[in-house]
Amino acid sequence: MTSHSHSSSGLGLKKGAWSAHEDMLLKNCIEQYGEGKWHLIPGRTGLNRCRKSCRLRWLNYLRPNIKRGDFAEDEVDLMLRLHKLLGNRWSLIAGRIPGRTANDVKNYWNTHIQPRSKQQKTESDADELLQDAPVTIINPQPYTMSKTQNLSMSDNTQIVFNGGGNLIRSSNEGGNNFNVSSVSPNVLLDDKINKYLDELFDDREMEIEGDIEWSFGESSAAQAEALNAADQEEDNNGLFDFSLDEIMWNSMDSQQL
DNA sequence: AAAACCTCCAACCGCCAAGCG
DNA sequence: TCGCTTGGCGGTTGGAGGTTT
Repeated sequence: MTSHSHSSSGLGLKKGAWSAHEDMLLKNCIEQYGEGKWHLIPGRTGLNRCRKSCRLRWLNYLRPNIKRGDFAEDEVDLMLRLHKLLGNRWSLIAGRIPGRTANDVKNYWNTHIQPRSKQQKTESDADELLQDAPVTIINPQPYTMSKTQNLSMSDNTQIVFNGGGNLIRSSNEGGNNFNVSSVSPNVLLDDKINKYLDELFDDREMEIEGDIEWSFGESSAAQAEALNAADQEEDNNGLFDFSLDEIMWNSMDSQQL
């Protein structure tokens, strides 16, 4: 153990499972003072716990509206899609699955999804999982949409990040414009991602269900140009016909399961 | 019945970034 | 600019409970 400020080792602070009494003290404190100011919690409650332990207990267990029990089919489906988009960014993923915490999502992924994909990979060089549902983890790295980009999305939309960091899009039927030409490395901006995901998964989730695929591959500039040209012929009444000006994507490393 | 093994999840660890003086 | 504190995150682990032998 290092001398990190949050460390409880060597300070006589309690570790391990929380008792019902401790839960009650923490809950009462947060109901009275609100979330945040975690460093004040031990003093206010008398709990012999470090601030981080208090925060974690609240966020993962005591917070209202936390859903417990098995993940429903639609939750797993949503998790898979979000993981394709965001990679192991559990807090972002959890933020899109009501009632689930980042820890829940991470645990579920590590105990259910990941072993399955590993097993399938072992059993078949062709990796059947990837064929059935193209799994591409887009690990966020800084990317920035250009100022002129306009993103909208239709059914049967395929979004492709090429090896050079360019984001292009293909659509095989009439839909909505998605004139994304390029992205370039820049700054993390999660709230922009959340804004996009709000549109993507909340407002029109039914339209996307089963139709959107994320893939990663090499795409030439010509291909991107062709796709953009095709977009010009499509109408503009997009499901996601909002500007993504200034949207900055986190890193987009590609990593297959 | 009990030992061995397995599963899963709550909690911890270590790191990072933001804020502040 | 620097160092410290704090909040937050993802990775990892310990152990309780369930299952198998």
